Order: sequence, then structure tokens, then C-alpha cells
Amino acid sequence: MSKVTIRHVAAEAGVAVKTVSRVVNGEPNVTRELRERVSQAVERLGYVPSMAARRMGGSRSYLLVALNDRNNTINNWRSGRGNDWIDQMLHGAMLTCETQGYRMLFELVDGASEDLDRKVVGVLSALQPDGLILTPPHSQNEALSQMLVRRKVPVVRMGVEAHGLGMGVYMNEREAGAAATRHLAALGHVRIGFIAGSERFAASEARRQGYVDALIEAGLPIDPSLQAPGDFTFESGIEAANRLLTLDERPTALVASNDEMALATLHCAGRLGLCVPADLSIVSFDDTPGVRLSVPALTSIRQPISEMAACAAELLIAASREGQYEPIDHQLPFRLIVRGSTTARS
Amino acid sequence: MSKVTIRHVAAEAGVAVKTVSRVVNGEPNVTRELRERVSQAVERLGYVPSMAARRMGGSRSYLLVALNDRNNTINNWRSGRGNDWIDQMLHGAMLTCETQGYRMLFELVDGASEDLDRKVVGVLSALQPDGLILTPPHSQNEALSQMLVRRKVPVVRMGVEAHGLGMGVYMNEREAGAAATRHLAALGHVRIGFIAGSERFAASEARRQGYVDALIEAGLPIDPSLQAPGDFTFESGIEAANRLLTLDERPTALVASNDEMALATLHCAGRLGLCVPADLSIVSFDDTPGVRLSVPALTSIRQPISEMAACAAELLIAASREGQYEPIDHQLPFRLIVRGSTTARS
DNA sequence: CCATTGTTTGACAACGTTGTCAAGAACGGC
DNA sequence: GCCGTTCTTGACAACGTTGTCAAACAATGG
Repeated sequence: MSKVTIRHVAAEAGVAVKTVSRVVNGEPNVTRELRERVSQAVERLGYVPSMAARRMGGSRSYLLVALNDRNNTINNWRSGRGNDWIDQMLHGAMLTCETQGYRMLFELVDGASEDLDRKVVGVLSALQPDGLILTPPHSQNEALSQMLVRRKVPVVRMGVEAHGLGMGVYMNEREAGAAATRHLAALGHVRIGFIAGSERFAASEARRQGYVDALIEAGLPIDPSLQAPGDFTFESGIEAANRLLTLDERPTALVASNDEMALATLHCAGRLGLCVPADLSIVSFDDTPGVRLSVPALTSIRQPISEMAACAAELLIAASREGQYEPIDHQLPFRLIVRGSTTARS
Repeated sequence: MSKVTIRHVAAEAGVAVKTVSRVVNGEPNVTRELRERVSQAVERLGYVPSMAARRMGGSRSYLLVALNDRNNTINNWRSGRGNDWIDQMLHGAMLTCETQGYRMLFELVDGASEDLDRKVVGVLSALQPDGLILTPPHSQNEALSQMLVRRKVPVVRMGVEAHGLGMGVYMNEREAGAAATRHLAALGHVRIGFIAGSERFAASEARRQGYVDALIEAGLPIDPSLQAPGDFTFESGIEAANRLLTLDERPTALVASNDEMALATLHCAGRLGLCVPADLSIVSFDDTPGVRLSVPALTSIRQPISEMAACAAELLIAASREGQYEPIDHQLPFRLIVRGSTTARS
């Protein structure tokens, strides 16, 4: 009924406390017989080591922290948008953590705040995690990353190339932008529009560059009037789509830098009496759940968020185990998922 | 550069360690002068108490755990659906936790697993949280709740009436089902269909009962053929909508037990050449982000998930502070949000 | 058979905080 | 002015685990 500690197990197995610790942590130099005896005692008593005590005694905390931007979540939520990052990260990273006996804690921190460093240091000293995952836009914050590296906290930066400042786990945004555009060019589209993402995120510009790359590659002209600014919101998508679709020579295809703006485009096309995909093909970015339920379902670039998170957790756990790590970047593959919103130019 | 502990603060302020503890925790019986001196030292050194050490020394852990069902998340995610609960809970509960100096950790546990109790006890002994939040369907598990209450863990059960077994935080599902139906009846609809939710969730039946209540109240006949089963998935929504919309006397309005099935209905109506809302009005449940971006946007019952989570966190923190709690239920109001998918019967 | 090396085990301190208790100071009532 | 409270402060143990170190023992090589 009451708490069972390592001492209870030691008594039950008739060994020293330290021996139990060794068995539980899979340390070497324990005879098969004792290992067995202790394991059975652990099983019988249902012993699970206390995270807090482990942190106190040892050098590891068995805890990873994911730092999310508050504005990127709360505001989105307030305006009726979900944050798919959090949800998918949760699954990707948690499965990995669980199998390795680690836990993952999410923190919301305002990236724009003046005392960001102070806040983060506060989190560090309160939780003393074995590693930190930065999600965009925090992951782009070089000053923050430097501070963390100086403090010797293993850090993974999601969605960016870290170039040695921590570890980076990302997909090739530029190539993805190109792939989306190439798909449309291959379908015979010539006037291909682009709705850009918020400049707060480095991926936005990379995606746009990929779009340009593919146009050049296909021998198509670069028409600046076919590029509209956006900030990832539905409203900005409406505005951008309106602008592009009411051009005299309107594009027959569009690449939207995220799903929400793509849905806005769909909405807008409907109002203008344009049929998707007959009159307008749309490719979106991120492949969040919503785009599979729209009519028609959207062709989309799937960002491997869950896999990226799992990779990040693995890297941090390994770093924590070995007490050191190499600041290497890891690129994960994206996928173009073709659905009903794209078709050959009529 | 290195970690700053309570001892450093004590030295800086020239007081005993315990006095710093008292000031930091806002305990009474410290003279204004000392309180000031210590506060300044804390500020100067940027001291933040270690969560782990607090758990070790004291009786509180400053940690809450939210127990989510793995099947309700992973599988949803695999099939392309997000879990809005997690996202919204995160915000609702985290804000509350942060202002009170608590942290919130999410755990995914398989509710169907045989050794559920064992798993949960494992979480309890590893983390020793000050409170536990159960989300559906865990919150409906009476055996689990009983076990937790026996172990004296303050527990909040989300989405159900706890009837004294822990605390309950929920909305009136039956009344919500009635409100959705009433809205349609008031618009002049007579043949109103209903797509039920999964029987795994108690809310499903409550919503259906509310639907029946409102029909009776409006003096409309109860036609069993207008009720179709569903399990909250898009596919089941397609099937149910197909069945209802191809009836000889087809309904002019539908209540779907969640957003996903409502979107499926929208999809299905389009295929059958029915215009929403002219030919078919739709009310959905949950008001997740997707339904505001669909065409037309769906009229929906908004479930106050975020508020419920905030309430749950508050209750648990209060319980942890006072060392005890009253197992009282808390009902939060839902809202019917009218959008473009409902209109008067033509 | 001894010296050397390696393996297995356990005793003990340390981690950073809070709970407990006691000592001294301040206060109030007679 | 004396005694009983109450308020303020600090010394110290305790929480459950791991790191360190040393002892006992086994294996190896000469």
C-alpha cells in the first residue's frame, strides 16, 4: 500500500541497496544469480525508482524538456487553430522516451519576451533536464542556442540546420518547395502561384526559394506578381488567394506554404466560382489532419514532425547516456502526398 | 555559471537556509526586513528551487500528471486525425500551472491494457505527482478511479460526473445534445437525423438522449430510422450519412456527435448533390479548429476543454496546498456556436 | 605459492529541499 | 516586574537514489 523504495527491494532480495541500483540500471559486474534475485524482488514488490530521487542522487534526471513558443500555440488556439506540432511531437517523442525510461515535459515560453533567457534558465534550474528540444521559432534563436550550448545542455533544434550549434533535426524545406512546384509543372501548369509563409519562420523563405528553383528548372518565367505574402493564418490566405485569383492572367495552380492558407485558397476559389482541381490545382504544406477531410482532399507535402521528434528524443537520450554528444545535423525525408486537389492543366 | 542553490541564497542574504525556504514559499512569520533581504538575494542570483529536491524534502512535488489514452491519440494520429484534447488541455492546464509554480506532465497509457493499474501505479511511484487528471475514456474507469482514491491521490475526472469518486469536471452532454436539436427544431426542421458516437464514451449516449429529449419537447416523432450509429471516425460518418441521406424521406437536418463525422456528412452531402445548408442543415459537436475552415463553416457545440482543464488544474493545486479536498463535481457551460451550416427549412 | 589484476559487493556520503523542533525575542496581562 | 504566550529564526534530520571508494574474493601469470 505505501511507497516501495529501493531499500525495501534490497531487504527483500537480501542484498545491498547499491546492488539493487546496479541491477535496475543495467550496470555490469553483477552475477547472474544476484541479478535474478533482485529482478524477482523488484517484480514482486512492483518497485519503480523515484524520478526525483534519481535526479538528486545521480547525474541524470531522466527528463527531457520540449520548449514550445507560447505565441505559436496559445494565439493559434484562441483564433481557432490547433497546433499540430505539439500533438504530433507528443506522440513521436513520447514513444521513444517511454521505451527508454525517460519522460518528456512540454514548456510554453514566449519567444518574443525580453527575459527569454531568464525564463529558460529558470526552467533549466527547476527541472534540470537531460536535454532540451527547441521547436520553431525558438530553434532559430541563435543567441538562445548559444546560451544553452555554453551551459552544456544537450540541445536539439527542430526544423533548422544547427551547423554545429547544438544538433539539428529538419527536413529539406527548399527541396520540398521545389517538389511541390515540380509536381505542378509536370502536370503542365505554366502559371504557378505561390503564397508565402510568415517571415518569422526561416522555412518560409526556403520554401519560396525551392518554388523559384523548380520554376527555373522547368524553364518557366519568374513572375513576381504570382507571389503573394502570407503569415500562415487563414485570413492572410484569403487575402493572398484573392489577390492571385483575380489577376488578369490568373494562375492555374497554387502552392500554399501551409495547410491553413491552402484551405483558405480552397474557400476563396469556391467563392470565385472556380472548381478545384479542374480550374485550379492546389498543393499545400504540412499535411495536417484537416486537409484530408476537406473537399477535395489536398495534395500536400508531409512534414515528418513525429519522426523528427522521435529522432530528437533519441539523440538527447543517447547524449545523456554517454555524457557527451557530437553536434551533428540530421535531415529527414519529406513526402509529397498526392490527393484530389491537383490535376493536369485543362 | 554553475547551479545556484538555496544555500547560496542563504549565504548571500546572511540568513539560515530555512528562512530562504520560508520566503520562497510565502510562509508566514518572517519579518518584512528579512523577507526583503532574501527576495533581493533570490533576484540577484536568479535562484529557482529544484523541483526534484522539493519533492525529496517536502511533501509536495509541484507536479500534476494528465493521463491520456494511448488509443485515443496514437491511433487517431495514425489515421490522420489530431487529438484536440491534448492540444487544448495543454493550454488550459498549463497556464494555470505556470502561474502557481506547478508543472504538468502528459502520460499516454493504454486504457485497454490488462495491467493498466500496474502501469498507473508505476507512473505514480516514479513521478509522485500532487494530482492526476483523467481524460476520457480513462475518466470513466470506475475501478481505476477507485484505486487512485484509495491511494489518496487527488484526482479529477474529465468529462464525467464523479459522484464523489474523485472530482468531476464536465459539461452537460445531454443538455448539449438537446440544445443542438432544439436549434434545428426552432428553424422549422421536422425530420432531424442523428449520428451517434462511439459507445466507448459515455458522452455519446448522453448526447443521443438529449437529442430525443428535444424532439419530445418539440412534439416531433421519434423515428429510430433517423438515428445512425457511428464511432467518431470520418469513415463511420460517411457510412452513417449515406444511410440517412438516401432514405426515402430524407432528413432536412442532422446532428453529428463530433466534428469529424459532421465533416464526413458535409462530404457525403456534396456527393449526393445536396447543398448545405439549403438542402441540409448540420450541427456538429466539439467545435475543433477544422470546422471553422470548412465550406460552409459548421454550426457546432463548443466543448470548453481548455476551461475544463484549467479548472481541473486549479482544483488539484488547491487540494495539494490544503492537503485534502472535497470530492465535488463541477459543471462548465457549453456554447452553441451558430455558423453557416444551419438555416431554416425551405 | 606469491604478486598482480580484475570482478563482485557493500558502506557511506552527497544531492537540495522541507518538516520538526527548540531556543530566544517580543509581547501582553496581571 | 513577572510569567505565559506568540512570533521569529535557525540547527538538524530526513527524503530515495547514485557516485565513490574500499574490501573481499576470484582469476591470471610467473
